[in-house]
Amino acid sequence: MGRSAVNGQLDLLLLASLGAGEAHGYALIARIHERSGARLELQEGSVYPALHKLEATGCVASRWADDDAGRRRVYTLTRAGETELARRAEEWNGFAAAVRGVLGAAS
Amino acid sequence: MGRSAVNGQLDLLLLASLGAGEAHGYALIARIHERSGARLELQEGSVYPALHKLEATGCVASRWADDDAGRRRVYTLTRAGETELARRAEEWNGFAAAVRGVLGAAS
DNA sequence: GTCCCATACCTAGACAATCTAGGTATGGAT
DNA sequence: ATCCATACCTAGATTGTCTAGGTATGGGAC
Repeated sequence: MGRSAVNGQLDLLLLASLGAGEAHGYALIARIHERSGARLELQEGSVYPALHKLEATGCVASRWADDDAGRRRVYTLTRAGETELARRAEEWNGFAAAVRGVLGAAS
Repeated sequence: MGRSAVNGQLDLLLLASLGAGEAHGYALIARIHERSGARLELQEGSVYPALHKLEATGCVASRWADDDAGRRRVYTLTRAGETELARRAEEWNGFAAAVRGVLGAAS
């Protein structure tokens, strides 16, 4: 895949970022860029469809914020989204541990 | 994706497993299953094509072992494969750190 | 002795996640 | 008046992995 390569963790990253407070799509990209130590540079073409899917599955809710800075769609983590975040975080930890197990044996 | 979900780390897992000593495909599946703490159950349909690709790119070499247990294709990590393993391991560590960064900020 | 299962290998096609590459619109700076 | 940053969006391509088939061998059960 591309340069950033989120390897199936896009939803987790978005949910976790929204867990730190509501935000609009463009801000989420910046937030993830920062908190990943500039290692992850998500593309809009990845993020917006993912947010739409998360909304369709009830993990996030959105509203239009029509302030002076132009139109923005602000996303919030729902209760279901928090549950999903916890589930995916645990799944990630399990996977990371599994990879460490395989790598560790080699070194 | 499926149940195991290696999330783009299949090559890394195979190279790392071969780093622990030459093996044939079926044994690699068992090796990864073990060392991942039974968390990863790779499928043959994933592993064999991946090994062929790794051989095509010069990361592994193979030979037919025709012992009493029937035909087996035994894979060995090449010098280039060791380099690639190191590169991918580092890449993985960077990615895992990036995800931790995003997750950590949420908790 | 033949049936079945575990081992061992293989491939085509399906599927899903993400990226590429376009596009629109607004507001502020030059 | 033009350009750039912000902000959102989508279709289609790409890619990695899985599903679901297939072949072949050897050993144990019956």
